[in-house]
Amino acid sequence: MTTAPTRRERLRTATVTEIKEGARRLLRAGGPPAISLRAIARDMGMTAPAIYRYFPSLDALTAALAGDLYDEVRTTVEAARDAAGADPLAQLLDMARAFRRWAVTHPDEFTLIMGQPAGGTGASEAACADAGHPGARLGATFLRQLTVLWEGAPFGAPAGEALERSLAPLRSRHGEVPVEVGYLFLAAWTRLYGLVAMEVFDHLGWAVTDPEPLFEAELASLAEQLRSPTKIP
Amino acid sequence: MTTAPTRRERLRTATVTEIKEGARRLLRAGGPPAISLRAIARDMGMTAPAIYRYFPSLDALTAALAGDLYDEVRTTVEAARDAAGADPLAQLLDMARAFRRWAVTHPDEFTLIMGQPAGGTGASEAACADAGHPGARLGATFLRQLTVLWEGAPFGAPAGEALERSLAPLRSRHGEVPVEVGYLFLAAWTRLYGLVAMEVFDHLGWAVTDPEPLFEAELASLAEQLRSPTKIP
DNA sequence: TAGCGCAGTGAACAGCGTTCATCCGGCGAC
DNA sequence: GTCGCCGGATGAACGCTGTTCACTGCGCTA
Repeated sequence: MTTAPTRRERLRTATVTEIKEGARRLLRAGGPPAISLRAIARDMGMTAPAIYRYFPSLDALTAALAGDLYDEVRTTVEAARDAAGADPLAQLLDMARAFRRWAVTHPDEFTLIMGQPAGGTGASEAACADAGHPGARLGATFLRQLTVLWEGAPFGAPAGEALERSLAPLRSRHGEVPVEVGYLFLAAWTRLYGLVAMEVFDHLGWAVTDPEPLFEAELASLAEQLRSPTKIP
Repeated sequence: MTTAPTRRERLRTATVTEIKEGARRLLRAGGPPAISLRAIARDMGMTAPAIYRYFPSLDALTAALAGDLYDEVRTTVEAARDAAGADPLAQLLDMARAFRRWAVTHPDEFTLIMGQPAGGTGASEAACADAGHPGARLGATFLRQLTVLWEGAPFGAPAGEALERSLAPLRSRHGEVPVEVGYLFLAAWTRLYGLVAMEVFDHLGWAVTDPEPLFEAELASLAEQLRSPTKIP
């Protein structure tokens, strides 16, 4: 069992959350580059070096914030799944809708976690490698739903030895995922990501008044693909 | 006719390109945040304020660089189209392959133009609005190819009055594009973007050893969709 | 040849992340 | 009860950033 936190520990975690709240306020106000240690400290009535008692660097702070945001969007997605009926496909579609809704209502937060890796140092690859990372947990939620769907009504996927071999990391890391599930997870996930990212990043405004019909059409196309047991050659 | 450029003008354009070359060198070395006026000026043996004679701000400089990069990737894509055979579908697939190849071999450049909008000020929406922008020209190249393909062998697209209405900006801006072409352009473009962006941003390394088989499988799926004249309900 | 305009400079301002020496206050040990 | 330690917090400093401003030259043109 965990012993009761001491007074010091309580104060410490309170300060940590206050720092992250300040960071998020700045994020919402001016996007990822607006997050600055000095501004956070100013809002808290502290000085910037004090934050180094809690985070080793600004990058570490934003990484921690990104972790919280991953958890938040995952919780939202899981709530949508639980609120949907018993049909796994309907659940999956509502999960996708919840993901888009969160992204559209939290554009800056989405940009922070789903935009290019912050430092450009390949940190995200290493971060997603271990299953404990919040980002990996979000992906696993979708992957699990797709697995459930496949077990109920198997769908096809393109054959190909090269494809099958390249999927090895995904399949081994999440406990013997079938090839069809692995492929369709990545296909659906990249498709969802592209659609939502282009909407949030304003790369769609020139073509479309409201992206929602396009999103729903894509969702219908995806559902069609998941319903058909035909193997795509 | 245009008169011959004076000596001043020649020097000026030479300096402008030298500045942009320096910016691109920094971009390749450390990603978008590594671009700094002072570093560029240092490399050129100048002082930072001198650059303000050529660009009103750092944002304007990066925007100009982004324009060049858009032109570069568009030229690459067009070259791939011209190098492919006469089959419009084969041409389109090779265009997509060329796009991915450019992105993978120029990750920092791709990040600059396709990542989140630079200033977060919705600049990209306004930029893509007019057809003269390099980014819009890149999109138009793909849109044109899809139009050619459709005129040769019409493909279906999901019906829906809401979808049709939301596509109005795209269809009016590019001269009476059919609804099917408009929808499938956006569907294919967001799909291609999502796949390539996730690869470049290192969001795929945990799942796949080599993203190319996945890319080829997605390309085959897209080709299948473009070949079938069936209307998706 | 005189003057206008443009390229370029150096200093300065405000802000940033980060490091360092220093100080204070609460907690545990003797 | 007092001492010492350790964690929280500070202010100063370094080096970097974008940007502005007054100022100096040089080249072209009239």
